[in-house]
Amino acid sequence: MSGDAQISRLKPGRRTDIRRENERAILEAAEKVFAEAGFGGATMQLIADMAGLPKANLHYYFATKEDLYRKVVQQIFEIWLDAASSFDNAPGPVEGIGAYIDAKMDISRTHPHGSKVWASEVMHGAPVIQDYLETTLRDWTNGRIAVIQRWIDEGKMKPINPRHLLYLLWATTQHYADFGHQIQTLNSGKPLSEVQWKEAKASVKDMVLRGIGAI
Amino acid sequence: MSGDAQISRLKPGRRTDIRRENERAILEAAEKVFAEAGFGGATMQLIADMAGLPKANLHYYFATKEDLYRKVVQQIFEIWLDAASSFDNAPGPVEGIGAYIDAKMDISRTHPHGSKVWASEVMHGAPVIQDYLETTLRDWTNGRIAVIQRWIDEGKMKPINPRHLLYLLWATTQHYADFGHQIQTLNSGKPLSEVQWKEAKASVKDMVLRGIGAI
DNA sequence: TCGTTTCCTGACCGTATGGTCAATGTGAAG
DNA sequence: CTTCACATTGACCATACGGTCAGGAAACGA
Repeated sequence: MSGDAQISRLKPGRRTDIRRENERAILEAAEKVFAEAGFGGATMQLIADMAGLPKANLHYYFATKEDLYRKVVQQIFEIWLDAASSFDNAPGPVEGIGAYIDAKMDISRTHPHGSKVWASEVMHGAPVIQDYLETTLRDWTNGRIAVIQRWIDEGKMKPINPRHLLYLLWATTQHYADFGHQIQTLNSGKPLSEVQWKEAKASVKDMVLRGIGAI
Repeated sequence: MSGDAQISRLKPGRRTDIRRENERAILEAAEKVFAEAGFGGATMQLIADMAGLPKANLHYYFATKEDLYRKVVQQIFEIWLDAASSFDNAPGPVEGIGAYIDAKMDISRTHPHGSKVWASEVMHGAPVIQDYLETTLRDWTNGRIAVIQRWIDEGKMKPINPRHLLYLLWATTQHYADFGHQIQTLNSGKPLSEVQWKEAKASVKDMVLRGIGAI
């Protein structure tokens, strides 16, 4: 703790580091525990153990269990919104929807816990993120519906109902995260391999793009 | 032996009626509460209130909370298995998969709670029904894969991966139950109308059947 | 070195929950 | 009417959980 202290404005201060690192560890543990046990089944003690901190420390960084849960849900929502940009600036459905499927399938693979927490939240009536559904999600949805409708008008795909296409996309891509355990069980108990994930993505893209008459 | 004859009288008997009716009421209430709050968030008191019975009465019919939960999950699984018969004896994918989509969409509408309980159970790693996944569901799945493969071999549909087609079917149809709240929010807060349900079923069938090259 | 802020944590508390039980009710068979 | 298995339920218990807090440690700037 001697020499390089003075170099420093670039270095983000020890204090900040500690806070950031602990919050990160807690959120990561919380995401997993909430996903595996649900909000009601999750306990602060379990999250604390998984994060390697005493329970009282969790309440130092997050006032209540609900507070912590809210942060976890928001995190996932933002990840999905980012991925959604795949949709924009695409010349047509093959590129736009194809990229969207790729992005969401990747998230299902890299953030399965987050997807489950979101699913659980919505299934329970979205007590925490109802406002997000009514504002951000609704706006985003309407925007994409407009894009899809334009593609239809331009003859780049068949005239399907854009809303139900979006539901089909959400359902199918998130299924690989939310029902990952079932899929693994039906795969001889082993997680999908690299090759199997590629096959999954290709299959979904093929069925969907053909289904809307884009290929 | 004479005892047996007495016990199993053909006449329904008041006693049996009471038991059957109470178990039914409890299971119905439990399905709703488990769906809305999750296993951990559900309380025996809440289920009891909703069933119109004192809490101690629940424990008279179902030894533990897990016991009650297990029954609820099994019930749903059986409903789905019944619906799955739509698949059989169909001359081709248009009839077979079309009927299967119809059946599963209907269940999503009539049994949304059950679907959510199942989803929740699987998301939490299927602690209660793992054996069902490994036996009944696996067998059923393999059977349908064989049927689909036959259709492919007969040139009645494109050579897609049957497994991923099944996942897409499950995901999409159950989405209308599991994410019903989200769908309702995106529908101006109102549940799908009769007409909208028809539109949903038609859209899904159209996209899927076209996606597999069956129409 | 000192003072201040931030961070840490064992011990504790009130409450809610799953489950138990003994006392009581009830309907039908004999 | 009596009997007896089945059904009902208020009261109770042990536990586990979310949350609190006081006192102390560590990290800084001056």
